[in-house]
Amino acid sequence: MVQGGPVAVSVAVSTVIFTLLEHDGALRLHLPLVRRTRDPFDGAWALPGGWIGEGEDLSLAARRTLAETTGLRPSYVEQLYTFGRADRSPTGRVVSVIYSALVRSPEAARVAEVHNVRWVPVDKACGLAFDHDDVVAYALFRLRAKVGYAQVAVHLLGECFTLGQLREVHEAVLGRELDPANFRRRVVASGAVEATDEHLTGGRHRPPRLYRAVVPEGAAGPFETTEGPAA
Amino acid sequence: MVQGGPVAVSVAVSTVIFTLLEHDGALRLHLPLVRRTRDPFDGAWALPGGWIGEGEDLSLAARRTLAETTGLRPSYVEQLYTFGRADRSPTGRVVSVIYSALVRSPEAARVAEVHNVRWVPVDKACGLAFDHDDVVAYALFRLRAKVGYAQVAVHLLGECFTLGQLREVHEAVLGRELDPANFRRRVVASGAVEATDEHLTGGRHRPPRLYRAVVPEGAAGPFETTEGPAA
DNA sequence: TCAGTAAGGGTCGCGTCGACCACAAGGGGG
DNA sequence: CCCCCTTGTGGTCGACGCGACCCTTACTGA
Repeated sequence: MVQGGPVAVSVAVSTVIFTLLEHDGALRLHLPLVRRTRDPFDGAWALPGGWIGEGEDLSLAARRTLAETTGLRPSYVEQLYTFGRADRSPTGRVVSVIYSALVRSPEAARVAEVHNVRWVPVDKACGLAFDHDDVVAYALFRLRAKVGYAQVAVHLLGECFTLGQLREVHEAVLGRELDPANFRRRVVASGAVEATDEHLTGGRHRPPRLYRAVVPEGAAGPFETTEGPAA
Repeated sequence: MVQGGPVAVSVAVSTVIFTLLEHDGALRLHLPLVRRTRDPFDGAWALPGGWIGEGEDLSLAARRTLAETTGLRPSYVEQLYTFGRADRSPTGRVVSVIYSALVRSPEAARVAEVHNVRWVPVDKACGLAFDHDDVVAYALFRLRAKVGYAQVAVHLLGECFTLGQLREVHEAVLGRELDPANFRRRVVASGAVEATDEHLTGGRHRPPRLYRAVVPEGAAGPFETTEGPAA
């Protein structure tokens, strides 16, 4: 029953941000990394993040540090996991609350190569500072699982999109091709998108209908992953 | 680009522990609460927990504080969520990493009414200290979701059990009845249990076969929720 | 005018799962 | 001792989801 008091701990927030960028002619998942300018791991690439502020909620800290280090404003943010191994930082005890975020492609291109930030394809993101390799692997694993049962991919596109574009997003995330007809039926039946009256013209083929994402209620806090408490 | 240094934060670990106890003649989910003996919320009921120790991993801190406050040694522990609202504690900034745990019924009975601990049916656990009401609701929500796709319920039973007992557990967690035959097929097909040669005798009816849980590999770290990284 | 390609709709078959039925196997009350 | 009750265990059937595959539609560019 010995209870020591609280020990000195620094709480950091880092974010794994996914977006879609063209690479070798195909859309591929990328994430932004920032080069560290101080020890530990000076010069290494790391996930964007920073210390939480006095009187600042965790999710707000995630958005703020993201804006400060990369200038990005994500369209979707979700808490992922808290990493707290005692030896994960050589300069004292640090507990990192990791958030996962999605950024629309136009927003991502806006801040392409500034701010000491580099966009890296997910499969090239290794050798990072701290335990960030593990963090990225877990975030990718969770994102892939989530596109299977939740309509999160719409946050990687702009306001209006064709179902072909949405299918491209799913294919880039999952790393495999999907049947266009089956994909269409699944997505439309899920109610996550609604058809508009407009069609995308200017393409070389039959003009596809434009769709819009259906916002599924407010979503913050621990229940953000689904509809909320069952009871 | 203003970056302040780390602010003074206390990191606590709390655990939502579920177990099955008889209540009104039926098995129902219970969780242990401890009465607080200091401010803030002196006298109120709260989840067991405590401060993380110097050089102590988060999951170890969860198990240690659990043992110190309740004497329980859970058979399953999983990180749930990190609560960090700036105003969640009136006495300074506290970030709470919440773990969710399952305890086998015999182990739970062993420490029934000692240590200033009270077992409470999940639906009676409200009016708790801090934001623990929200924490309990979210943990229950996640547990219910998880029994649907993962075989976690075996951690609430002893080593050997009948499929009828396992079905009772699922029914208590989900709060609804399940078809015995369909349940049997689903569980057996999942490979999560293996049949033994023994049968449970002494009952009033046909003696049911005893089963044993199949341990699905080592499971620690962020990948504990599933089989591991996809790639 | 025609070829080429993507949009979008239809059908079929398989696997999963819940509802429901049938039989097995033990104890207790007549 | 027999019947019945209860629970364990297995079988069948139909609804549903989803992937594989084919077809038509509609537009562009040669």
